[in-house]
Amino acid sequence: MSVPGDKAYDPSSLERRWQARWERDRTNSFSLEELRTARRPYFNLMMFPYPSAEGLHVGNIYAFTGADVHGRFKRLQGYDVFEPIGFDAFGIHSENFALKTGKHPSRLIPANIVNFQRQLRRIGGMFDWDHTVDTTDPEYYRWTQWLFLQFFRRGLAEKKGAPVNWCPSCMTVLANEQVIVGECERCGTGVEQRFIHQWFLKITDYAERLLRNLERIDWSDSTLKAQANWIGRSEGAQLRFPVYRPRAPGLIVEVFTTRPDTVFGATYVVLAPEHPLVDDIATDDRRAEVEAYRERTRAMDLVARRKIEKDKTGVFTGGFCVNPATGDRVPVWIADYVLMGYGTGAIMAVPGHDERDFDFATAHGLPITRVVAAAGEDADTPLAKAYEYPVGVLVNSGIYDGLEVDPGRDAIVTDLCKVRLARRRVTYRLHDWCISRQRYWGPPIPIVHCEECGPVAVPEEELPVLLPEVEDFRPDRSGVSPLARVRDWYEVPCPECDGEARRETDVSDVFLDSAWYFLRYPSTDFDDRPFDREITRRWLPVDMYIGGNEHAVLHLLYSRFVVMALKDMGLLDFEEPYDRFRAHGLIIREGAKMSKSKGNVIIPDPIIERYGADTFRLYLMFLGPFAEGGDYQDQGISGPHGFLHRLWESVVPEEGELSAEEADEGVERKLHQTIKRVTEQLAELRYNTAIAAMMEYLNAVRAGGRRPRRAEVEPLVCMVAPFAPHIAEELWRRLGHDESIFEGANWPAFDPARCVKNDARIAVQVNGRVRGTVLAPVGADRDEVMARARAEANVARHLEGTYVRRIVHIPDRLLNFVVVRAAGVGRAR
RNA sequence: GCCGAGGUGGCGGAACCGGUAGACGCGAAGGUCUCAAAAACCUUUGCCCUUGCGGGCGUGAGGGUUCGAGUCCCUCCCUCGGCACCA
Repeated sequence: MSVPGDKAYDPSSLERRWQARWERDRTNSFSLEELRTARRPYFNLMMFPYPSAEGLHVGNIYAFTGADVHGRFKRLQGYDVFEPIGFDAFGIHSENFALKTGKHPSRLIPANIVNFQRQLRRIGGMFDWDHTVDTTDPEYYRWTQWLFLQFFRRGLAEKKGAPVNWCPSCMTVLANEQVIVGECERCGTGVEQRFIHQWFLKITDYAERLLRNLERIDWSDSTLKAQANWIGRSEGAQLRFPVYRPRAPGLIVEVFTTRPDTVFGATYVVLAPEHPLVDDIATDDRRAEVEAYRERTRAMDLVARRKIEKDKTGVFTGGFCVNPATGDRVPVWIADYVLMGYGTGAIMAVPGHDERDFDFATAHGLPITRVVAAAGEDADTPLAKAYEYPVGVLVNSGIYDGLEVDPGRDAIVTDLCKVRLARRRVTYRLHDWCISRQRYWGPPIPIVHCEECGPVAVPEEELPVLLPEVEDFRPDRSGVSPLARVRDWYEVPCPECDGEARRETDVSDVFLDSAWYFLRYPSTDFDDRPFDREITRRWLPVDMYIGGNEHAVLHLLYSRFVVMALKDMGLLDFEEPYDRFRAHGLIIREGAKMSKSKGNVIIPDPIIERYGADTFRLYLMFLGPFAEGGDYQDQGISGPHGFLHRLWESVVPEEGELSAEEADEGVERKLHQTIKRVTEQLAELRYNTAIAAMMEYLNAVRAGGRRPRRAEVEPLVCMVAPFAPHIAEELWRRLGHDESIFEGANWPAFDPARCVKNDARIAVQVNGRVRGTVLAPVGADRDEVMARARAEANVARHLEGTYVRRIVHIPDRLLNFVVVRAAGVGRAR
């Protein structure tokens, strides 16, 4: 492969050559046999991209390169690294683009994928192209449908009517997670509320486990926190407020509260406008007003409703409840600040100790009672605002007066439990996962609706339910999927009674596609099962997962849920899909966010063209800590580029041959230090400092124009290989190796004994200020260092005329004389 | 408002467990080579005072602990990301 006499570094031809060779030799591909027998399997996963028409952007490349560096590092350490990639090609994103350009997604996507594959090959990723996944391929989505059926069979999928987020622009339902501050995540349009029958997966059944397991998985801290927040566990009590109606008793309003200790301060009750008891509680004279308010709320989109700053509106229903603690009659209101989707959809309002209730009470002239007094306050201290801290003693609380908040809460709940007016309860913010989409570009949900039998699963042997090719795939306002217009597709006999029936015409959420794709990768050789038991046992859970924190809650939570459920079904042997997850940072450019509108987006192809993929990869990893991202400065790329040139020139000298002499002693020490640093830092994904260490080392090797020796540069070639695999292969070859550098654990070892220097440069301080440095043998004791320090002219100067009170000695690092002026000693005494 | 990350030279960023702040790179200045330029290579480069030796100041602001603080503690300001009427 090497061309004798060809001594110039020419990245573009060299990279093309090695990419072709990896392909030819199947360097990065596993055969089925290899997957079955790999000795040190390491599943290196990265989040698969959505294949857009624009092609790979720098963000993709940054993430993939960081993940690939990790994979190649592990491989050089001798692991059998499986590094697959695929395409998350279903979903609204593709569909909207198709609608805009008038091209059918089924024609658009394959072209995009071809382009992505070309680009992904070009950046030199270690991808196994024999085990790739395309979520729009019927051979893939038949198993997505199969997955849904497993949930359906076990009662973990159900269709229920629910108020949902409706995006009037995308004309579809959105999951709560896809609504950002009341707006559609994708198009920014204000989201409305609609009541539609939808398929839900019961992720809330797993809330507690999803939360608890967070403690035992090795993930980025920020991601763990985001998940915990999203699940949003709160402990509290459900209290019963009987409706006050002497003539017809029996109705009860259940409220959820985290502060049952404040129940004596509950001066009114608020129901969500959609609450089912509103009709029963409202009195005839108030009914018109109540109805008007409910109507208004219903019409209002969630944007307006979710705005916190707005004034708290609401109306009195005319009805009353009995406060179970005080026995007082309290008025029942409805207000849109109480949400039907959380807790019981009803609250006891404690205006003295809840800011929202306080605002509402103030606006509507409702009584405010203090029931907790902080230090220095008593039962009558006026409340200028709600006192929300759960600290203090109970007041105005009958027999509980004087108890601290925590024991008070316990006592109150215990007593109310005895009379069945309370029970302890844990509530989660997490909602069930709505997977129905009234769109075209997704896998049809494999259900047939039969008048007689209800919803019936499509038999597994009939999967996939193919998405029909239809030209008119636009969604419409009706809230019904485009597939509902394709009569000869949806009209089918019932699989159970053979009677007239109709296919489910909704398709499933993209997040269902990506909730299990990692299970498929190692098993793509099988078309009769989604994932092979034996192979799955060998390769999963995923050893390392690298991706963006934008998926910290959605994708990562859903895939955890899916795996947990599959484990319970006996289909998997583990319940957490990813042993380690690391979130990468974002790339900005010259201090500003990149965006198409600003026109400051980095286009990778021309950069790769000019400098080569190796330089581009190295530079991206050099920008900053991988977990935090970095600032892409156009000029900066010349640094890493120059480094690779110097590396090349060091291994392939322009004149003469590489010296075979033993490594210089000083350089060798530096080499061992460098191997140590780079090895440790790569393990922690601290790529930027690892690269800096290698640069520093190469500078030392070439210092003063000295000629590098083979033993000095060969290990460096191996260390550079994860970042710049092509040049590393070429240099490895030129160093006389026949096999790929990635075959056979070539990561260099370091000898700790050879990392240490003979002498240490020790800082000498006088009163904490550095006045000089001295050289002393490593491990030299205090007296020896002190003697050398005193011999140092500038140190001696600063010690002159002083009295040494104390000496601080940190071996091999520092010596500090703590002194006072001699003249001052006497005075101080 | 809550949660998370962060604030260090002209710029991107280093700094183990509290121990010489500014590694590495960009940019800039000077030089070598060249007819010239590019590339490459060498030197300098936190700020201020000083011919030099050297000295002073310096990690968002203010206080504290310590022989010694970018690092620990308290108060505050700002930036970025996420969540947000969640009872």
